[in-house]
Amino acid sequence: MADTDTDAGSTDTGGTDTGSTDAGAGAKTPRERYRTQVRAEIKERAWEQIATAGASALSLNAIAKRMGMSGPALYRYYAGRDELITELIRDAYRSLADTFRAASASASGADLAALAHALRGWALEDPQRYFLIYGTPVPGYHAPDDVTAIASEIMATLLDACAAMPSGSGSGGDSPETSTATEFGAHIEDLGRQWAAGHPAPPAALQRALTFWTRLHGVLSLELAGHFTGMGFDPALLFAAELDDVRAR
Amino acid sequence: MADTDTDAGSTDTGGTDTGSTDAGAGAKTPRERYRTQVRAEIKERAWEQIATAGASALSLNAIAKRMGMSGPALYRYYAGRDELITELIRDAYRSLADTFRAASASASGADLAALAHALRGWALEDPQRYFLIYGTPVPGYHAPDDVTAIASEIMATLLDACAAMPSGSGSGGDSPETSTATEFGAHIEDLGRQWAAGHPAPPAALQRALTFWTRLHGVLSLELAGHFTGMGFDPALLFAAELDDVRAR
DNA sequence: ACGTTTCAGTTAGAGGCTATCACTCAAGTT
DNA sequence: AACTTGAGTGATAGCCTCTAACTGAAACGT
Repeated sequence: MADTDTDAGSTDTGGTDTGSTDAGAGAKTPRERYRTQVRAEIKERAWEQIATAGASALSLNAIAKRMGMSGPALYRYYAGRDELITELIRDAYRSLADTFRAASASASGADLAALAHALRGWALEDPQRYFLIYGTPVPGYHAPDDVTAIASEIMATLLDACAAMPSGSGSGGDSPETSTATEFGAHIEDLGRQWAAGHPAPPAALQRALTFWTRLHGVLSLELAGHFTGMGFDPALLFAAELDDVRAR
Repeated sequence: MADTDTDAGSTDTGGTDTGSTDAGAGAKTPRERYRTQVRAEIKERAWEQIATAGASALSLNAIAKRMGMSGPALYRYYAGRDELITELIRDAYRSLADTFRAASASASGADLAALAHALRGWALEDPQRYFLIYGTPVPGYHAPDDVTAIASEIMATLLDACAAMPSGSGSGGDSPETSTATEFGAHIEDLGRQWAAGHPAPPAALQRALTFWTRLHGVLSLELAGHFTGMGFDPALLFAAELDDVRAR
């Protein structure tokens, strides 16, 4: 379902038919089966290529040749390079969202450590996939709405975990700035009413989610980009330290 | 015979000085003057192109046309696209190093806030330049030694600022984990002897420099990549909050 | 002042890429 | 059996990087 037939270009035909038959849920015509199968293989090859040479080196032509067919054939399946990359981005977000959700569910209650561990594992599993989401943005590009929807799904999972946490948990006593003592805390509280619509998370949770995100991304992205090589320390420990700091906030 | 080949690049070239002729310091032959001038203009156009379309869209051909000459002419000045990009990366690092050093010098003593402010200003000035350094890495690419040398120069400036800081400054009393209480702190202290050779910075300073780097990069890179758009809060305040947190560590 | 060398810039071209078009031909449909 | 759909093809245009052979002018040595 939801295939929506990309090839619009010529031969519209869109017409559609009127009722023809099946339309049921699972059953597909053999051609549809074949089509989705080929689309899947294209993406598979694309991921291989991205993992080894980066997204900028992704070539439809090379994929086609590796699949035994000739260049333009791929345009039956994807309108162009951009559409394929967008689909890969979508899949990457989807994969991260699922990983996150699974980690959140498996952990008793909601544990930031579980989320962080899942995030790091997911990133190390395929660094280029991480960079497809969080790497250098292409100036012109704007992700379609459904992709940003998945992004907020990820954020929602994180927010839930933060909201389900004892507010000032950490280190027994009082950290000097627990909630709205900081300027940023006040700022967050200000727009707490208008933002986070749909998310019943208190401002403190939002703030913690934000620092979780930015700090772990900071360590992770520099690690994956190799900026720590030659320094001799273990990035995993730095990651863990940042995680602890966020949890004990 | 044999005129070409041996192309340009081999070795030096870039060098600004190294007068082939005797001539002492500044004087260059007119051809050398012209050469460096053209090289500079090429880089100028390249920066324009990168700022608007990103590094992956950089085209030697387009640059040449915009300069009124025809494609292959540029290969007299740069051995290829990769060499040009490497030079741009070098310049970006150089620019950041200078900005950092200037901020460090102008501020009385060494102020992390001054460094942070300089960093953020530098990044916002040309986001694509920031991403050229800290963005998605190209799997095959490895920066030449002189570039990584500039990178450690930047780190050295940061380390100096951290070392010149009162160790447990922050919030009057005692933050729960001041120095080696954390696992990572101990880890850093472990290799403090072997690493940081040449930098007389104590482990605590190194640790602070690391968190300065990763946290501010975390906020900055997500902001520049547009991942905060639609959330309604002011990234500058989040940046400032993270800075404060690092300083009061 | 006159060769000689050096080098910027040119055109031509190989090879790769994205993408479009017209076409074939087999698989599904009626 | 006739018809319709669509997967795959080759040809083509236009962009790119980069190489090769050549032209012509500026710089240099004597």
